Amino acid sequence: MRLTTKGRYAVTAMLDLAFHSEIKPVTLTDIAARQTISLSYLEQLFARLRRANMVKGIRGPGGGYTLAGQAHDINIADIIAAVDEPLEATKCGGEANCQKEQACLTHDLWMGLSDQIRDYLKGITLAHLLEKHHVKEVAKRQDMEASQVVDVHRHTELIANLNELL
Amino acid sequence: MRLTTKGRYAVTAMLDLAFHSEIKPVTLTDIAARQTISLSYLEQLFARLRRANMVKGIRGPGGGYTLAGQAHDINIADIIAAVDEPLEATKCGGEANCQKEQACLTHDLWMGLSDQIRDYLKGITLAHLLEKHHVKEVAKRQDMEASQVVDVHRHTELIANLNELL
DNA sequence: ATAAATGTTGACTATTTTGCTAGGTTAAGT
DNA sequence: ACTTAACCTAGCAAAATAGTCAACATTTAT
Repeated sequence: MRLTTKGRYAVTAMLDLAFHSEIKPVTLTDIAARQTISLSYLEQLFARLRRANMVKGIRGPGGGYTLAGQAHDINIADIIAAVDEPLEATKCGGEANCQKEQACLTHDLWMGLSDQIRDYLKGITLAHLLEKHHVKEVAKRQDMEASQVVDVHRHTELIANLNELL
Repeated sequence: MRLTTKGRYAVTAMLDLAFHSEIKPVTLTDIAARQTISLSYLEQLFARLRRANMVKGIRGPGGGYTLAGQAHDINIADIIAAVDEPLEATKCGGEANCQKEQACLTHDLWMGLSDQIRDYLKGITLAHLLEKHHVKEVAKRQDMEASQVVDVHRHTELIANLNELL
């Protein structure tokens, strides 16, 4: 699981889409304007997202994009995986003929970390983020200090996983 | 918190160092050979790690690198942060004059995710990983005692053990 | 003192990724 | 027909990534 600006753009755009596409399709031009991402870069990202069956494109006037499924069925890990290059497979592929014992072991350890992060992001959906979004909007409207409603539950879950690991 | 191959290289190298530098300093040449990373690239990474005060360089014959502190004091998040470029600050900086409401909100959401991942990695130290390393080594030794035949089956068994640990 | 081993630095190259521009074609609504 | 917007292709500049090479500084063994 890689975490780069590209993934962030994709998540941001999907979030924008989830937020605005309930009534009618949203054009990439709109998203580009709102999120300050170039139209053509968005087109690239959405080409991948469409191929990954995460969004639906509707042509013609009044067209645009909508989510392919429900917001609570679309998780962050999948969005990032859709736009990222497929990461290099294991060098030794877990084969028995691997000579680099140390390399393989440390590699496995890293993959373990990576998997944990992916599982974590798999548990967070667009719906979750929209919820936070909503809470924050309300909080802002009420001129309240931005409350840290950040998924405390998930966080403690992570810590629990960690403790198990140790 | 960015997650790229660069960070993985750094963590891998630090893990190798933690594992081999208890008796005497470890040369980058050794790490390069064991972990299949180019020597000069390692030099770049270790220059940053040294500036971040995570490793100590010892010159002259018999020299090399050792950890600057204890393995249980060095966490994964810090290693990655040491070699990564400082990620771009918030575009609007949370200022009141920000016009792009949506952009800022989604940005905050992403930063929230990023922070959670960083906190997670901050909780994992080299010592933690070494422990797992050790467990696996032991498992392997026991495996070899049980049978001289090293085949793919046994290897996958080892992987299964690791997954259990995770 | 000398030489070997090793760290340190800087400049340099190649490749990949990133983000974007420009130009089209195709499908659908008016 | 005309417009709108998805969809596609090619290319490009900047940055990050990964690695190379050469020169130099420092420490220690001989």
